[in-house]
Amino acid sequence: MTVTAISISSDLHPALRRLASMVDLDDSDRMALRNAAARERTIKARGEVLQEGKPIRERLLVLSGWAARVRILQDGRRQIINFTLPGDLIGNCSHANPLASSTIAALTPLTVCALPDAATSPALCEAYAMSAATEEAYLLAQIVRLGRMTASERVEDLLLELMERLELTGLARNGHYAMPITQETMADALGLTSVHVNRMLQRSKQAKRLRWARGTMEIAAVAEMRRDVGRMPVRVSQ
Amino acid sequence: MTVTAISISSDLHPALRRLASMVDLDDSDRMALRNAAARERTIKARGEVLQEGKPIRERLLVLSGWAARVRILQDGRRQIINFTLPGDLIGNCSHANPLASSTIAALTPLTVCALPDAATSPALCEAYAMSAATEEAYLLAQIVRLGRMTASERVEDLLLELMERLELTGLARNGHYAMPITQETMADALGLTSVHVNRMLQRSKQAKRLRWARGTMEIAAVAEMRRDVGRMPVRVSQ
DNA sequence: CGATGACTTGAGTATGGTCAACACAAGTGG
DNA sequence: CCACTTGTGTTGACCATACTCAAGTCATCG
Repeated sequence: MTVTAISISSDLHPALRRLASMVDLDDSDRMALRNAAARERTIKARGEVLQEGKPIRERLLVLSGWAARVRILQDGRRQIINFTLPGDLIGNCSHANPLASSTIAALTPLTVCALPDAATSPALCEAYAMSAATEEAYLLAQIVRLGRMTASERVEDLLLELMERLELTGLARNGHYAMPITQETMADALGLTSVHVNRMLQRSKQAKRLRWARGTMEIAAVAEMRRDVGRMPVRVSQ
Repeated sequence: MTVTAISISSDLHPALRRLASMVDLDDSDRMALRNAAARERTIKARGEVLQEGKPIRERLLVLSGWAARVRILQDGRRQIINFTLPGDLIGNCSHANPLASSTIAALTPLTVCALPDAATSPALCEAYAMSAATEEAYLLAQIVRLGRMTASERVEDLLLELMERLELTGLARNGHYAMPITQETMADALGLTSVHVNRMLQRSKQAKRLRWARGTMEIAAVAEMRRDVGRMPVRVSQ
C-alpha cells in the first residue's frame, strides 16, 4: 500500500512533534497521529471549542492558532486561565465522562484535530499524561505570576513562557515570535488592565529588553529577562 | 479469615471517604485502601513532604493535618499554590518517572499513607484520575481568585472553598471548621500581605459574615457569601 | 471616507503595601 | 514564680502600584 509507506516516511505535523517528543512512539502510533492530523477541523476566532460544564467528547490537538481557557465572573470581569498554543491538547482528561472545567475560546482562527483514544496505545496514553502534567506545571507558574509578581514581572514572565512554548513547535526562534493577541487579552491573563499592560510593555521597550510591532514580539535580552524574573525551566519527568 | 471479615465490614478512614465516593469500589479495593491507611506516617509541621524537582516515588493520601504546595521566589516572596487537606492526594501523577512540580510543606503536623498502585485496580485508577481533575479545578479557582478578585472577595472565596472541601471529610459542619493556619499563610495563598488579610477578616466580621477565634473559623452567612463572591460548585464528571 | 478596534498617553484616584508600634498568648529558662 | 522570648494578631499613618476615566492617534477595512 503506497499510501501507508508514504505516510510512515513523511514527517509528523509540527504541532504533533511536541507530543511525539515526550515518548517513544512506534510506527502504528505515528500512523494513528498522522491520520488524526489529516482530519482537521477549523474554528473561527471568538468561537468556543469547549463550554464550561458541558461533557467532553474527545481529546483535541491544536494544529494552528491560539486559544484560551476563560472564566467570566458575574459582573463581567474576565480571567484567562492559560493559553492553548499549537501542539497543546484540549479536553485531555483521564477519567470517565469528564465535564469541561472552563470554557475554551479561540483567540485566533483555530485548526484542531481529534486524537486517537488513549486505550489504543500505552505510548499515547503516556504522552497524554505527560502533556497533562506539563499543562499543570504552567498553571502553577500562572498562580505564582498572579500571586507574587509585580506587573512588569508578570508581563515579562508571560512573554518568556509563550516563547518557550512556541519554540517547541518551531513557532519561535531567537526570541522572535508572532503575537496574535491584543494587550487587552494579555491583561485578562495577567490580572491587569490593558492600559497598565501597555505601560509595562513600553517600559520594557525603553529598557531595550523588548521590541514588538503589528503582531510580532521580540525578546531582545532573553537571558537577562529570565534572570530578572527568576524563571525556571519546566520539567515534569526524569 | 476473621481479620478480613472485620476489615470489610468496618468503615473506611474518613480521609478515604472522599476518594471512595468518586467511584464504585469492590471489596478488594476497599481492603487495599484500608490496609494502606493502616500504615500511617507522620510529618512534623514545617516538614517537607515533597521537594520541587525531586522524583515522586509514591502516591500519598493525607489522613490528617494541612499541607501546602509552595513556591519561593529568589528574593523570598512566597506563593502558596494550593492547600492540601485531609482526603487529598500528594504525588498523584499518571505518567512515568514524575518529578515534583512544587515543594509540599506541612503547615501542621501531618499524617499520610502510601496508596495502592493504580495498576492494581481500574476503579482506583479512575478514582485517582478524578482526584487529579478535582485538584485541577481548584487550581483554576485559585487563578481566578488571584487574577480578578478584590482582596475581600479573595479571602471570602478561599474560606468558602476550604469549608466545602473540609465538609467532604466531615471536618466542617454548619459553616464551622478548625483553621490551623496563620493569617500570614493565608496571605501567601491569596497574594496579599498579612496586614491586609487581617483587615479584610475584620471587615467580614463586622459585617456579621464571619466569626473566628483561636484556630476556628465560622462562616455565619454561607449562602450570602457564596452569592456575593459568585462561587460555583466544582464538578468534574457527569 | 467613515467606522472600527487596538494602542497610547495624561491626570486623578483607590486599593492594597510598607513600616512601625503594640497587645497578647504560649512557651521557656532561670 | 517571674522575666524573657517568640509568634501571631491588631491598628495607625503614610505611600506606591496599579486602576479609572478620558481623549486622542493610528492602521485596517468595508
